[in-house]
Amino acid sequence: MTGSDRGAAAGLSRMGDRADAIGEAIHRAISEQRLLPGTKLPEDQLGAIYGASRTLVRAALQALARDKIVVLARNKGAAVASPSVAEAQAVFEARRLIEAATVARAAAAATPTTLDGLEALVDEGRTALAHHDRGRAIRLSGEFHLGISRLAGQPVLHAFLRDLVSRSSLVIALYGHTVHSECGDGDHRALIATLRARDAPAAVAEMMRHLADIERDLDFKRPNHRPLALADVLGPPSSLAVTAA
Amino acid sequence: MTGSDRGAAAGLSRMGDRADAIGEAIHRAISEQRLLPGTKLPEDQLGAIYGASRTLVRAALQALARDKIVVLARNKGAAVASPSVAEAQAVFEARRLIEAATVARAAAAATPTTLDGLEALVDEGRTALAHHDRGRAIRLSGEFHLGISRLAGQPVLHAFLRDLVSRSSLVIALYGHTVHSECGDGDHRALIATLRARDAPAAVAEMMRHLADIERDLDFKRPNHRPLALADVLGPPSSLAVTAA
DNA sequence: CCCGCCCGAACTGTATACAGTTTGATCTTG
DNA sequence: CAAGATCAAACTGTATACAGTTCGGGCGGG
Repeated sequence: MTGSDRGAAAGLSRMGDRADAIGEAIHRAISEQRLLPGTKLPEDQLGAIYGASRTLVRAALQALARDKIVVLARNKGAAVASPSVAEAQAVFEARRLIEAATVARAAAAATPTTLDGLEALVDEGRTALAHHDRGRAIRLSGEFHLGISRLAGQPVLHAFLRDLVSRSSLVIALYGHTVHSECGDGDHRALIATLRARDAPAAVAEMMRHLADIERDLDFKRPNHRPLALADVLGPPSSLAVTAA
Repeated sequence: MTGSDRGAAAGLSRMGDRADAIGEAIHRAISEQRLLPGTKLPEDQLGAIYGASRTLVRAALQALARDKIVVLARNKGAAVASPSVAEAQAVFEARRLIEAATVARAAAAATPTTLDGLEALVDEGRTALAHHDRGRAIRLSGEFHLGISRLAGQPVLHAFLRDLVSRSSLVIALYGHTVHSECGDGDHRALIATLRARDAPAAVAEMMRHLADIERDLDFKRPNHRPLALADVLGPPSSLAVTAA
């Protein structure tokens, strides 16, 4: 189940860099909202989970901190980031700017084949929801947006959006009101339709509407201060866990 | 001379994190083109220069690698990045997108005081040029753009632009044709004029023209493959160097 | 009962040790 | 003389050791 290695995120986990693999695993756990904002991430425990020394865990955490999805407090260790309201709004504003550009280019560059790939992502998300795997659905929703930006053929903007999507995951975890925002696949299908029509202006409009919808579902008054999940929710994503065998 | 600690980059070097300080020093050396693309960066030597162990140097290099201004090859170490032609074009395209947004907002948000700060930056650049300190002038030119984006009050876009400006420095070092691109302060003064007039459309137009000018000065046919500078060009930026005393 | 002090457990910051890899130079051989 | 094998130096990958810091709990005094 968890092992369906989509090509999406596989690009980064360049085998050989164990620290990257650990960072990827934690990143995925955050993207799937198994690790919630505020959760403390002690180096020792992570090392035990992934069967690595603190050296590698530390490198992974520092990389995640650079992405702003983990915060590092001196002498106090790492924790999953809790974006402020201002930061949340800035993230979505940046998304509007960047995704307007990427979706427009995607409309020009898309082929039936690549669009089928996007559609498959949406289908997969629907399946995940049917299986009550909400975390996976959330992550796939993000990968849909990244898929579009990949079509745009602008690696720099794609990398930026990657950051923004990850951070959006935290924002939704903190301020998400209903489950509607990340789960309804109607918006995504409508977006694909505009891309199939190669109608760039319509695609941009649809994307802006979609992002506004997500943002509208946020409730900045009542942040979800859930009690913090334990760290042993990790491990499943890859076969990295210390196999005692 | 080098000690004029402008508020510009000081925000990052949060004292206490020695690795950040080292990264900052290397980053500055690259921004000032004292370290040219392709230069090898051995951990031991850097450690000796900054009086730190490989642990800290390594952390710094990994951070710089995330910013794409250093490349890390497994078992082969770090080197100053040499952006490809495609990457160079992508960087400038991203700059056009982001700086159009930031300069427009800056035009709305600028006050006479903040604009004086920008002007001071331009003046400082001119002074640096007069003192034949080309590296410093180049870095200040980048900080001018960052100053505008700071006015925009969008921290996310500002952070992105920070990346792009650093990478632009490498692009110019590799493909820069004349010295014109980064040094003529006329464009920057014209930009400030549009900001003073609070004329957002004119500011955007001026910025686009300016970026196009810089890009036009690049010669992608003849990359400057200078023979690689030695690493002991480092040290001056801060008092980090191992004071043998 | 409450407040402040002290101490120990848990954790991070950094250096260092050791193992594995790359690379280029030297030596050998056809 | 050229081409390939061999080996040593240089460097990176990772673990571990130790020092310093934070934080919460127990204890004594008011």
